[in-house]
Amino acid sequence: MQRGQSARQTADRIRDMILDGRFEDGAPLRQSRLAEELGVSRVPLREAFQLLETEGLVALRSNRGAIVSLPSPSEIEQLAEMRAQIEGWLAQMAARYATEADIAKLEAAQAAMETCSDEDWSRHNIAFHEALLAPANRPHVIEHLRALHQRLFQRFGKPIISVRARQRQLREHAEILDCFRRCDGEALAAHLETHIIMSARPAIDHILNSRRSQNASRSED
Amino acid sequence: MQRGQSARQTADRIRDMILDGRFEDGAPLRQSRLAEELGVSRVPLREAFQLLETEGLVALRSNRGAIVSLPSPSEIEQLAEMRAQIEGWLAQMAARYATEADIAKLEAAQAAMETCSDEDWSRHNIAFHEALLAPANRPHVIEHLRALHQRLFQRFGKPIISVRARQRQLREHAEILDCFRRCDGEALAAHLETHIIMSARPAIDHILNSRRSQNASRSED
DNA sequence: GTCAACATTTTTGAATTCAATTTAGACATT
DNA sequence: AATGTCTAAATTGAATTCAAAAATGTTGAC
Repeated sequence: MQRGQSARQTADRIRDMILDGRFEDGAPLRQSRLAEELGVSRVPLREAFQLLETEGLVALRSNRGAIVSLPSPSEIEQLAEMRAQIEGWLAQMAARYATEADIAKLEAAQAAMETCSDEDWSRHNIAFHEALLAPANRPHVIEHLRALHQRLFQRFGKPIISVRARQRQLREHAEILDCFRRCDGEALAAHLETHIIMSARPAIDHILNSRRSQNASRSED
Repeated sequence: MQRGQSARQTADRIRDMILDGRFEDGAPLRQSRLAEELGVSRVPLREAFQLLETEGLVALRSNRGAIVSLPSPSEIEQLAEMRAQIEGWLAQMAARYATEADIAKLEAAQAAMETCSDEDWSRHNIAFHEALLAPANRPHVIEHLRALHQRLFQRFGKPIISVRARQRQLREHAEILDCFRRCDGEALAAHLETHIIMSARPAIDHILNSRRSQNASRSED
């Protein structure tokens, strides 16, 4: 690992570990143990903790270290609702301003999703949504949405994207794209909003499942 | 300073220094100098930098340290627009669900603003907005809005709240409150949105002014 | 046998120290 | 004089070290 970004990279690795379900909710993150395992000292590790705390993935208690803090189902639900509102608003604006070239890009993004591999699905999905919103010309809002998405949805359901779910999402995207072309703002926002709220389900279920297994293993003690 | 939260407190102090206009945009934040001035070592200082970077107030370049990175006018503008959308949506929902008690609290918050001192204005203003949105029962969204507000609007125009501006904001709040009571969602959202977008002006002007003075002092060299 | 007070161990928080990278300045070359 | 290179200083990034706080275990009193 090259010098100069180990805090960032360490945060990435810990985030992956948490979202992979390696720790259960509330588990303490021991500094010496993690530092040794990741091959860094405790200083950049603690910098990584600071980053993860602002993402809400760990909680820091004074003199008592860091514990894993998975987002609650209600948090995911509420922030997904919020994201749906923001994207609905932006998409309406985008549809008004979109040029032919913008629509062509959007269609290309949709086509790419139809044929891409499972590994690339999430990336292409993000690309579609950003292509949808780009014509609104609000790069800072899109940047904000990107952070929100990464924080809440990115990783959770990644390995378990079923063929069925893929097809449903493709259908929804096609519907959204159609509204966008027709410049039907109302329908566009409505479809996009339900699409986004639905897309939060896997993450919520993942949390609920991990809680269930946690309770189960606890009652075995 | 008690042990165990110096990163957080150090970040608060640096944030104040930046928003007070003590550094100009792009100025380097030297670690040894700042650490000595604030009376902490460089380790918690660097942890504070990490926090401020996620807020967008400083930028970290690998092996080249931290520089001040004031939000651009367009960033403030776009995120204010976004906040307006979110609050508009939440307020409509809140108006539907609000009880008599909720409305009473809101009226109390408005009354408090009419008589409070200039120092308390910002705090009461936040309280009013949160009372407006609370009946929607979306605490995590409100938490998100609070962070956004702190990051973009809180400090900038604080000392220069004119009597005129106070009276205008009070009028707008009264109008919003009236729509809320009548449960007129459309008008409520519209008034709230323009109110929020207007309220971003002082922060934008502050940035523009600091840029102007920066250019002026630079051309004097 | 249980609970509380004390000592020990563990773990964290922060200062210090060390190494690597960048920046600047001097010198040589054209 | 301008440009490029090399060396030295400054500055950062991260490991180590030290001190304070919390957790744990032990002993003793009741």
